Amino acid sequence: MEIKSDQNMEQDILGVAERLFLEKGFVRTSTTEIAKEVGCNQALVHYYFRTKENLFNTIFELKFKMFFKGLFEMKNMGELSFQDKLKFIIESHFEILRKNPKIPSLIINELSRQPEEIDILREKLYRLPEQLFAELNEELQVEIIKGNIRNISIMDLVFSIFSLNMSMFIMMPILEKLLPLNETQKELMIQHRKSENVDFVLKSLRP
Amino acid sequence: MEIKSDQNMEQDILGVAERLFLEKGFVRTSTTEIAKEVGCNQALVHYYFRTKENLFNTIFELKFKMFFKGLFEMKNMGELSFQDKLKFIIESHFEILRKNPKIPSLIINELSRQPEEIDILREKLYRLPEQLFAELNEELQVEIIKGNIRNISIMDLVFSIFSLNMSMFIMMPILEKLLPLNETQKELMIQHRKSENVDFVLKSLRP
DNA sequence: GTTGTTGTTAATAGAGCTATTAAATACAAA
DNA sequence: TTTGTATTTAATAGCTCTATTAACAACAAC
Repeated sequence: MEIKSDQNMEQDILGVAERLFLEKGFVRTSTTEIAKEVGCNQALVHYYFRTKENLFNTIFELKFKMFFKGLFEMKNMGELSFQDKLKFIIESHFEILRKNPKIPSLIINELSRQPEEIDILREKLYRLPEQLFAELNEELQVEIIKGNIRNISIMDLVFSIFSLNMSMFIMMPILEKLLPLNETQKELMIQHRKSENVDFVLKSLRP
Repeated sequence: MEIKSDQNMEQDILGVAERLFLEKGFVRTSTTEIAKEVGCNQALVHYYFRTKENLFNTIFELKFKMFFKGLFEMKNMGELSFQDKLKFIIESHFEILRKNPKIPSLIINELSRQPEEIDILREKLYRLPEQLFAELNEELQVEIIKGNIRNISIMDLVFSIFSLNMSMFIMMPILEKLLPLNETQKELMIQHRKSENVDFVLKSLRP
């Protein structure tokens, strides 16, 4: 039961819905349950969002954009060496996942239920990464020619980074149940894997 | 609509249920739908398995055991160098995932709904990997001391391999929709990532 | 105070799902 | 052929969920 924040019921519904959708997915979350946790009538959920699908999509698109925006938004790293830039990118990516650990599962699970959403995704994913990757790729090619980095395609590099980082958070819920971890242990483990991933990638790129 | 294989209705139900559960998960698959696809009365599903939960668990445990058995079952690799063994392990793991591409998602998604199943998982995962990892770890330590491999813990190594391989298949459904791939392209991509993963890991392990 | 708008609720229609039951059918054994 | 058991079906109880509707409350504007 949420503490009614008294300000804006619509926002409260969005907040509770987000939490529940992330926790249990679309099908296993009912508007009845959302209303109960918000502390309002179930019809109110439909008053503001008409359908459950609408409510979900509102949240999904919001989270989705936020997630990918963070993912591909590069702060200025002009001064850094290529290795340090990579380190920075891997760590940033890792941190975005840490802040949104449930988003990847949400996307993986719910996208199959949402064929229309694919178009939004496609649009987002075509433009953003292309420009980032183009920039990164140029530098990568330079480093390869200079002999500082072994030959690897930008796509393989990015895919591997993404894989290593994402898996950590996809598997975390299982790990937590499997070998009960307290918060400190969990934190340590995450911290460790973060640096391990940086290490793993950079070591692999040596010529 | 399945072609009634006429032999064993129970097996038919299991087969269809497996396909649907893997495709859409527990909640979004109904016994009504299973029956319709099998071509039998819905009550028959309950006659054989009493509850949908029962049916699901039967399949889940079967798939689960099969999956992890394959994962940790090492053929004799006595002759091979450590590098070749690793290559073999990574490729075997990759192939098991290729044959069961939906199992990881199933486990990730449905385990949260099934707290009791955790115990089975824990039991399975405590014993099997320990002995495999022990063996592998010994060899790893030898190689590290010999200076053939950089210092890395067996857990980090295994986790990284698992991450790289699993991500491929978790992300495949999205990739397929995102950039429509025909079968050949998909096959090429998978094949490429398989060798890339081997490469990525082995390169990273250099001292 | 009346009116109009917005927010909120109770009630409920309508649909789908799981599980059960009682009856029908198939079929092997006696 | 009869009998008993296993398989299969139709029907339905009971539940939960989504979405709608009509009524009610709050409150600002006039």
